[in-house]
Amino acid sequence: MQKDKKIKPVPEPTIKRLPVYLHYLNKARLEGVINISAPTIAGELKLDPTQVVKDLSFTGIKGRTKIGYNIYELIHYLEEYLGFNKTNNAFLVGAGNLGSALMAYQAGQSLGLKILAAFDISADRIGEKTGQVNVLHMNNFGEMVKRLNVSIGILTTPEHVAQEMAEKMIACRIKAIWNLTPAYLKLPENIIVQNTSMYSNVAVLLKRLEESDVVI
Amino acid sequence: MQKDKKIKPVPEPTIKRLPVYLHYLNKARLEGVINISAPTIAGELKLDPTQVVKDLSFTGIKGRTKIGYNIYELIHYLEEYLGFNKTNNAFLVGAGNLGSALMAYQAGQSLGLKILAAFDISADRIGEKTGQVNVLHMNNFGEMVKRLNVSIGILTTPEHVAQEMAEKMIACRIKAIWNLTPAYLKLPENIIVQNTSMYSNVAVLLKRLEESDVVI
DNA sequence: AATATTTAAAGAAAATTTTCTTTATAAGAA
DNA sequence: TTCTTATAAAGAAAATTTTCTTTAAATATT
Repeated sequence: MQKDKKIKPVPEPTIKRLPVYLHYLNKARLEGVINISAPTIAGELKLDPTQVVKDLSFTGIKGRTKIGYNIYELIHYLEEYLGFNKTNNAFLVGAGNLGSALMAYQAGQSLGLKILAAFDISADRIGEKTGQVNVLHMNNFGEMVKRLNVSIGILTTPEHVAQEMAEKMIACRIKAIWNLTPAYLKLPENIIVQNTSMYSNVAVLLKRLEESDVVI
Repeated sequence: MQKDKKIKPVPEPTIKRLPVYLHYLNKARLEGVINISAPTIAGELKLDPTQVVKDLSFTGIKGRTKIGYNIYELIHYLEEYLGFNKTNNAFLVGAGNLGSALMAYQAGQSLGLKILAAFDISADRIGEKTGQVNVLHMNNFGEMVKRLNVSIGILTTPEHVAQEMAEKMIACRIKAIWNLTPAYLKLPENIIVQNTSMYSNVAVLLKRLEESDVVI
């Protein structure tokens, strides 16, 4: 348990907002914006201006009073901080609809991840090519991980094989798994798992809708 | 600004965890579990036991010392609380890969939402049927909303038409939008928008991976 | 040049959320 | 029965995150 180092941790909510800023800034840049202030960003994204300042300060960028931030510089700092400028190679397991959606997604624009290949066990999917990405048989997974030195796996299988495939992934030295299945994965402590639960989002939506109905 | 009523608001983190409990409990139930304690749930999902107790208490359920909760009762309370037992009808706009994934998803198991129909503008998608759900032309959206009295829209279009389609949805009296595109939607205050950003999840994953690399 | 205004930055305060502590209760064991 | 133990419940404390306040700097205006 080493936690002596006083590297103040970045709040997770901040980490989640940073890509939202980045996305917005890229759009603004295309519209010709050169300098942009925190209050402007906050106004657009309906956030508190001081929160935007604080969030951005984590990337190390400095703004100028009365001018704001240089948008190119800010984008650079954000990409650098988030690691979106590095190529973070990933393999995708489960080339169904959701998997295909992700492959198509990143074909268009950098999601920070680069899906080098997809894997499946269903014969009729293997050999397909979805938006630049080849679908290979899961049998080749281990070899390909070694060959391309990939450490991130994206899990988009049906739920009932999720645990099994996750285990196969880490047996092949995958270190971090982005789990888009509803399954709760039981894996060793040292494996990083990022769960993206559709359920949770639906739950929040329904609760807010319910609240709004009550308060007429 | 009415906020005199002391209806203590349920923490959003709690709302997001509740469907995770529900999902786990349904699995446990199939394995024959009758009674289950908060520490057991916490152990399985790697959470703090008291947090589980506190979360569950929001649903109004009462547990029994030394026994825990009756699993059927607990599932019932959760479904009731989350509104997952009611049929929450929704229309989906954008029948691409991601849209199809969601349609396929809910075909299998109740996500709390029932997608009654999907809409698109691409001629070759219209008439298709993905997992029980018909794909109709967006021109019919308004009429169908009125006919089936739907108030929830799921947005899975390409980003560049997201704003436009969202506006079309609310013009047709949709009240809540689950936005799965990266677009930040500018809509009237009274519209409920739930953003599910893939970017944010990637960002958290990459940061955690980076941290783990540093601390060898 | 002087002044007013905008804004980033830093720190304090407030709000929220999680974790810890205590208490009460009921089940099982002795 | 009596004692021990597991657990929910309730409240307190701690940690985290957001919002508020103050300060300082730099630009634009007069």
